[in-house]
Amino acid sequence: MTEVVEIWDPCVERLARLTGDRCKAKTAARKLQNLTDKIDESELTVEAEVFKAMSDPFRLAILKLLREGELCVCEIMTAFDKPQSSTSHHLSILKRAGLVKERKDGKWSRYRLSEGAVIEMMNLAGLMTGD
Amino acid sequence: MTEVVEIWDPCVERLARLTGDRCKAKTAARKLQNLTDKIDESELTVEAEVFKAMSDPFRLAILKLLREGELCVCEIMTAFDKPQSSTSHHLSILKRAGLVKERKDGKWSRYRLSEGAVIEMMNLAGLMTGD
DNA sequence: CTTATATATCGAATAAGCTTGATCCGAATA
DNA sequence: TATTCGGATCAAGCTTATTCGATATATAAG
Repeated sequence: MTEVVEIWDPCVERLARLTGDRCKAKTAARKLQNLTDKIDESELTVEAEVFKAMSDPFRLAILKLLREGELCVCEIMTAFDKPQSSTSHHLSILKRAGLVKERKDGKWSRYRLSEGAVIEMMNLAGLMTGD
Repeated sequence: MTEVVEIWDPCVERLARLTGDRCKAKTAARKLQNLTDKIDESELTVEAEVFKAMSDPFRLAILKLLREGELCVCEIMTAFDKPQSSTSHHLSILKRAGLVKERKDGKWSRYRLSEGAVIEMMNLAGLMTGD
């Protein structure tokens, strides 16, 4: 009896114990495998960076402030009464994530939202609370 | 000389030095003040929690996996080959943020996306990269 | 009632993030 | 060229997150 091991990963072992049925387990495992294979690793990283940039209350406030138009670092730090280094740092994070765009204007750096999608995402996040 | 101080906050001082014109500075400051006043602090906190929950690659992967339907902790940890404690912990974070819902079923805890908006947010985040 | 299994929670170690003063850079101005 | 001012970067201290083994809880099965 040369028990043919068709088990292609530990996943099936686990699911087999779950369902008690090795055949069903294989099907379930294959389905899970298909789903996880569809998840692109680099896409995951990029999207996580976007969400991380939006996960800080101060940065979120900056984005909301920029809904009305372009502002320089000086105005933003003044509006929120925050140190310049802190404001600049958070703006660089937002910029790196692609959420804001920078425009140099003499000695000023003026920032604006890069996409309307940013506002849309904030609106959607607000919907998540009540449910 | 009882110099009437109409300056209602340090904001104007700063903007006055920026523009050189105290009158314009007051207007600008008032405008900024109006904008910042519109930003609700508690709304900010809630939205930040949602984004923070979505800012981890593993949690994002879980959300993507759940697009296809309900899964138990055991299946999720198996799909990604992650420890049970870690998987359970991340699911609790997603649940607390309102992104997933839990359904107890015997000794299983089955999780599903709570809103279609979750998928929409991930799609929007993906758009942010190229621009 | 004991055992096995699915999940949740705890705890300690490690890593990452935030804050802010200090410093550096670059553009405008005298 | 020296100075000033907006902004970026650095560095230290502090807080928070992530990870994962160990333990607790709870449900089901024997």
